[in-house]
Amino acid sequence: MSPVGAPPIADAFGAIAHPVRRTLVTALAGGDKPVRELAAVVTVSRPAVSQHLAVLRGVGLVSEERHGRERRYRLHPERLDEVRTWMHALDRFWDHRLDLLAQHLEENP
Amino acid sequence: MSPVGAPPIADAFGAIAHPVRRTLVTALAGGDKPVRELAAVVTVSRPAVSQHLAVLRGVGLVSEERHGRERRYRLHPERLDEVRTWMHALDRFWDHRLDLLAQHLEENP
DNA sequence: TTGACACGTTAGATTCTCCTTACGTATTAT
DNA sequence: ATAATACGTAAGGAGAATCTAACGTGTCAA
Repeated sequence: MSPVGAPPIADAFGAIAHPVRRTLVTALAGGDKPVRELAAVVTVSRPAVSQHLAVLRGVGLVSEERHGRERRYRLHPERLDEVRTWMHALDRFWDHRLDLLAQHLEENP
Repeated sequence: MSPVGAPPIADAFGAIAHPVRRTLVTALAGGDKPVRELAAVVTVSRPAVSQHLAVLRGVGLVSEERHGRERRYRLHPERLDEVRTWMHALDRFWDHRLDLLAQHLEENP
């Protein structure tokens, strides 16, 4: 009655799920760049790059700034804190488990 | 001529892109658990959980171990190093940019 | 003014995700 | 032996992602 499809990309996790978008993010980490330059480091067409950039902009990972007939894109790495925070929380859980294991081994010869 | 669709989930990035799978991973960080218990912390049906677990298993993030009629799932957090490594590489790029900025400001009054 | 350039957007095709509802199999309980 | 439990898998469908090609808009150059 109400089957469901794939969810739209709504956060940083979804944004970095695609290898092309990761490449774009990595390139932008080295400095702001126009689309022409970004398209050069990737194997897909330029319109595809524009679409990927739109996804990244949708989740706030990049912003655009017009410069003449170019549009320079800028990375906002703080938007990846969402991912960092989740991974750190996992680490805390994991460390706690290791503590429990050590404690268990200490009490059992 | 050769239009393309969405790419299949092939790595840890794709695996953690779905909120339900993140919840499952978080739950498993607290210890190995059978599917019944995992399905309890999520809003989708139990078969859907099985399918999500299959995705996680496909990228090596979890493994299964038969225990009677249960199947306990175990997390392998080292498979998230792929993500960690990428984020750290980003940080290095970013730090380098900050260094360049500081240097520039020092040389220009 | 005309042409080249940089970029976004639309249209259309294809493929994957992701859900629920059946169904099948193995194991435990009665 | 029979029933109940735990789980996976197949079938089917809605929806989203992702690509290329074509087109439109604004900017610089000659």
